[in-house]
Amino acid sequence: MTGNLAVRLNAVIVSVSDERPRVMTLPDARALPAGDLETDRDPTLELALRRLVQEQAGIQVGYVEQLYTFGDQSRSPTGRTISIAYLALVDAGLAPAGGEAAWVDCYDLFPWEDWRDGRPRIIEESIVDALEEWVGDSALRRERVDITFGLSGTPWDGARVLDRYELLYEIGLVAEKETDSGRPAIRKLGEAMLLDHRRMVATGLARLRGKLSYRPVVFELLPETFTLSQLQRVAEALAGVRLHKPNFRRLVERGGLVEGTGIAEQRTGGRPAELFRFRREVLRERPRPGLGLPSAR
Amino acid sequence: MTGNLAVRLNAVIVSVSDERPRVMTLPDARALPAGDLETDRDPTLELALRRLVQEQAGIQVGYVEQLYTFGDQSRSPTGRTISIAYLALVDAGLAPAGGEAAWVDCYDLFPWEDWRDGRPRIIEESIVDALEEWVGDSALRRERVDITFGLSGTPWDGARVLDRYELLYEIGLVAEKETDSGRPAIRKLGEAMLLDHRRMVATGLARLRGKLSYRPVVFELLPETFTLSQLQRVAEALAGVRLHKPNFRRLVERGGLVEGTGIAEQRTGGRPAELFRFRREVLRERPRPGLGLPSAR
DNA sequence: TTATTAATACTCAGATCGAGTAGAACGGAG
DNA sequence: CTCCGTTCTACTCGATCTGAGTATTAATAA
Repeated sequence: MTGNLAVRLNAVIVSVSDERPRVMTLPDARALPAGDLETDRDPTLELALRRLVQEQAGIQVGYVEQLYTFGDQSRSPTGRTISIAYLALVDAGLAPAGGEAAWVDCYDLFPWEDWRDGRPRIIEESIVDALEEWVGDSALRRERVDITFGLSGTPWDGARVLDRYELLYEIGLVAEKETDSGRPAIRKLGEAMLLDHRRMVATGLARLRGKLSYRPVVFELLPETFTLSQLQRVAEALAGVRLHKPNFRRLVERGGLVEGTGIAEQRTGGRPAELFRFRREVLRERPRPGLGLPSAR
Repeated sequence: MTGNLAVRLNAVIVSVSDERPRVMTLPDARALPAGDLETDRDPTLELALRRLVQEQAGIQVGYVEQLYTFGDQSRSPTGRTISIAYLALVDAGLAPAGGEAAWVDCYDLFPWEDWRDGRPRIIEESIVDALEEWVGDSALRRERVDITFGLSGTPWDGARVLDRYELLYEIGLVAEKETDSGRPAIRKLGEAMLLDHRRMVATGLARLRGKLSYRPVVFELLPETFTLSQLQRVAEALAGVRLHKPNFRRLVERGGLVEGTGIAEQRTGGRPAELFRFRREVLRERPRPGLGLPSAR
């Protein structure tokens, strides 16, 4: 058998609110917005994605980028499907959390990814031992585990969100493994999702964290104007790491990523902050403008 | 109409020889290795790609990564097809240039991308004027042109290979435009390829240039051991830029990317060079090891 | 021997980065 | 009205990194 297959589109729609990255799901909180590519209505894949998001989530997305195409046999029980996943970013203010959709906290899906209050407990409590057991005497596995989870002195790489999810899946620490393989999972870390939707979210978060440092994507998640603290909190939420405030200011101001508006934001407690806006001209000045994040401790 | 479509796989197989990045094509030098996904034989997309490359090009590829999925209506005249493009890297020494396949110089496809001997003539001679005319009074077009082609003082960004090809396509400076739209292209810069295969190569080269600075991908294109000059020449060929030799040495040696073997390579002319090998341990030591190229950080 | 060529080694100033400290402007409590 | 906690904002300083240039070494060719 060859050739004709069902082609689906999936949307990983991300926003940040209350200092948490969130992904949009259907009301059940388990499935991403998804739909079939309609050959006669959708001239391009991206337009198909936008239509689908409009229909299912009722929102108009701005930034859209193709993430990855999934097509492994194992991922779907009922016949083979090709799923093209897209990443979309929306400002939390614009996004309706109505009955049509729900927002799921990404760190409920991947509790081991949020290092803002130090190394997440769950790693020591529920992950390390299982990883060590899986490693055994294999040098190959040792290297893989060290690199993906930052063990044995290897630094933690925030961008390896996908690698970590896939490793946990392989070892059987996430619930989806059980569904897919039939065999029971050892543990069920994080909230599970339908099919390989959690894998898609992991792919999206990984892409986002990677791009943060060389493309001004954060601004897609913020309103027109914002304070530098707001900007920093959104960046921290995505990166899952705390940043040094004065240095962050220096980076974005002197780096020409933002410009002050002169208007002050009246805040709760403390000195009023100036409102800034994204400085589009930076795209012309520097080849890869972004928030060159530090390597997390 | 919805759902079932033809799904194809395309391979962008890259190697570097004679200081030129090359891409493997079928003997006609116009088409990439491609084939249908065979649902019952290929458990994963990546395995399908490997099988296909084995069958059509007769080589076993090492490094493989998914590039992009193309599915626009316009790209195929005969019914809609989804094409999943993969990037593969092979050491030039291993790759057979037999009758089954040909190697095409990437800079024959994209002559404006090779800045090793300064700014390519073709830009001033055949591109700038057409770009300017297209810009007209549009500020939006002005910005896009400046960023993609490094005009008006904006620095050239080597990684924007795809953006440049797509802009040239839009304006009608490449031959494929004519084929696709029916209307004649203004110019036909670079060697054309079948369908959107040149776009796929552009995607691959862009990805490769991007990754060069934070992943040790160069070593996939080199033999086990190599001199630092060889390494530098391969890096330069891919990046399309000349690098400062002493600084390059410092980067890779002190950065821990390579280790000396103690063996000296007898060369033609000049002092013998030491042979080095890739130092795998660097993956554990630093989060994003690569050749931090100039203006890309 | 000497010139040529390419590999390797060193130097130095400016930019950047991580970390820390100090002052400024608000609201609220006493 | 003053003090205090809070948050925004402004400097400082040393270590490291980067870009660029220069010098030395070890081979071959004339």
